[in-house]
Amino acid sequence: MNFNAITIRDIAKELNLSVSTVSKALRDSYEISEKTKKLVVEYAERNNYRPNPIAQSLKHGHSKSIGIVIPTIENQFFSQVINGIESVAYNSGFNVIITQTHESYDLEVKNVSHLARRSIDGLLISLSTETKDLEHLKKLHKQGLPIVFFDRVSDEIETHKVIADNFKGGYDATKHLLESGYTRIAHITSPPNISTSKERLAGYNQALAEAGLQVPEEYIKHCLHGGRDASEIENVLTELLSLEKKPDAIFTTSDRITTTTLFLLNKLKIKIPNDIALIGYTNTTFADVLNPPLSSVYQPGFEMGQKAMEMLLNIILSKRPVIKFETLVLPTRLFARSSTACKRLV
Amino acid sequence: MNFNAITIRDIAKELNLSVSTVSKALRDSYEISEKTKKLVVEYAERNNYRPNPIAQSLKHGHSKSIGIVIPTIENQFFSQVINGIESVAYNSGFNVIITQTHESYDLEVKNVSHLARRSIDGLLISLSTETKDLEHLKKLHKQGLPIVFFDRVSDEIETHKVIADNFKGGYDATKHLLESGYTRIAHITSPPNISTSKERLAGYNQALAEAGLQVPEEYIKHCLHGGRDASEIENVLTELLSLEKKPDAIFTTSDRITTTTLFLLNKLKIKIPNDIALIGYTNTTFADVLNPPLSSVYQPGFEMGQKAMEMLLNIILSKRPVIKFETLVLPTRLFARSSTACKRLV
DNA sequence: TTATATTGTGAAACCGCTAGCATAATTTGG
DNA sequence: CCAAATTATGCTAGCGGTTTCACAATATAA
Repeated sequence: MNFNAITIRDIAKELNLSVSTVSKALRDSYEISEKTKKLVVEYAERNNYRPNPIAQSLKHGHSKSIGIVIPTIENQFFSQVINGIESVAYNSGFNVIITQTHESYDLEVKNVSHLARRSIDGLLISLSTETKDLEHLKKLHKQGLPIVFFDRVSDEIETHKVIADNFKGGYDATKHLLESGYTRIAHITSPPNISTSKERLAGYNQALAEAGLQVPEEYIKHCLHGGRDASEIENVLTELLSLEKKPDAIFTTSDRITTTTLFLLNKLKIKIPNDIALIGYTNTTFADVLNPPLSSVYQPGFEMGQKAMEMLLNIILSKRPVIKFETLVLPTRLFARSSTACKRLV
Repeated sequence: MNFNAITIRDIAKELNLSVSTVSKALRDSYEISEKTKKLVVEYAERNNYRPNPIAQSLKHGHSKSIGIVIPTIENQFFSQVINGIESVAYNSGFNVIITQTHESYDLEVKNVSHLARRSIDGLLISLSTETKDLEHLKKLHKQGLPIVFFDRVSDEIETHKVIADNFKGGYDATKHLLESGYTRIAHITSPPNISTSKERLAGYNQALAEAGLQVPEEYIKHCLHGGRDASEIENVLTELLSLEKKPDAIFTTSDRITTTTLFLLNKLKIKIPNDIALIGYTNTTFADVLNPPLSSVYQPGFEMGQKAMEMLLNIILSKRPVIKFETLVLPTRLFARSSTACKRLV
């Protein structure tokens, strides 16, 4: 790794000093004379000496790196979150190790344990759709690993959390459809065990209830893997379309589900919004150039990443154990585009 | 970091053995009796002992982690590359540290030096658009850091490289436009210093030459930051559109440039392909649902990542210095969609 | 029974860096 | 001019593993 890199010993030998003197000189200790410091520092610079971080980590017991566990990097929302995390981590001298679960519980467990073994100083995680059991995290949390949840959180572990206002997101999207004249509103979402689905569903229900509407149960569809495979979505969509009382609008959650639904509707030559209106969660920058331009709920991914990292730093850097935890809720934004244009009354 | 984790010493004390015996038992050394091994291993498992990787790294001089430097994670192509890298790295027990340059030379230098200090065992890099000077990499390479380039490579450093067939990609796209009846084909691309631009441009030129066509110089536009800011693209597009002899087709490179161009053309209410046809490099899964469905050159991102990582492992794991290097060229795929439908003869 | 081979265990050095403390060198005060 | 105080430097232990080598214990052969 460090390829014949120069060590503190080399410097000591070369300059006829002891290792400790060199070390202290490099760290600008008050114990060392200015003259010696200058000598050492200049020699070090000339030979571009770099302290071995591994040795440093071993010495003072932290690695200056944090782990990130997310479903997948390919999702624009999550890559924006990562950008946010990175921007803060970078400024604080922290390294970031990213791992993906691809929505698999097993992979999540593996990644988490892998990271823990890599001696990370803290963990930032958004749960996979499959995750129901939190033991793998609880154990580490008990052992003292600082953890911050973002987006897909759990209340089984008490720590800082950052989420978007999922209830309001679901409520706003549904209300927007209602206001545009749609009443038979279906909902395609991720499994009910993950926090975001639950909250968005609650918002959806609330909006319907306020409008005095009740939709059949078959209107609510969960994709077990959050739409990881297109077939998941194809199946639920087929079900929806073969209902006696076909929905006139669909509200989808998550980038994957949203764009795949759009794709499938197009493929089936179903006109949007004339046959079926569509609004969905997405953070893609393409929403405007889709066919048709897609109404969407946008989540502040970058900010979420920043906040999560700040909270994690707060725990890591705290001298005494943190016992008061906070759940930060970030606002979402609704963009109305033509995929939910007002219903044409026939 | 390792939070009161159990060490080999704890086990030794508890079992009345020496540290070395425990260590050897855990590593299944032939020197240790089966009885003792069993005792130690079981105790370790019961108390879920995990060797401290930092200590291990310090000991045998490698960190089992590799660094990745890419322009940006948000680009679908690069996130697919990462997935490919990860899939191979994971199976070989390697960790992956991802950093982004956001197309900035300064950030690239910083990230590379940061990674080098983190004692990575190898580096996978795709250069930023701004990078012209390779000193930061040459130095490390000379010091013995295994490096593999992918996508945006340089021939100033002799090592393994993986690229897509950029010449053919550019050639095919241009030829496709020609065959669809377009003749005034403009080209919006990244700065001429990066390898991919050069090669795609060469392919474009070749196709035009073969057709006996010559386009004005003003048809070729370089975005200094690869379209990092929409304004870059807006500017060159305005220039193209205000030309006396307006182009009837545009061939774009890179996800960012392609989708932004599409967005801007839509915004300007320029009909695609009637007013101007568009074909571009992109790895987005949305190409089909864009407005209009977008003809594109697709690059095998995942495979590129896999191959790059395999090559890196090849260098890292090699007992003797590697001196024969290879440049692997992966084929691209052209998808013809309606954005390049045959020109209607007026 | 004694010498020799075999096997299991432990002491200690080491990876590179840090930090407390001892010691040497220098300055200051009486 | 010597003792005390100050300042600069070096010794050493330790972070948590791994590994070489010495040694003790046991088995085998003569």
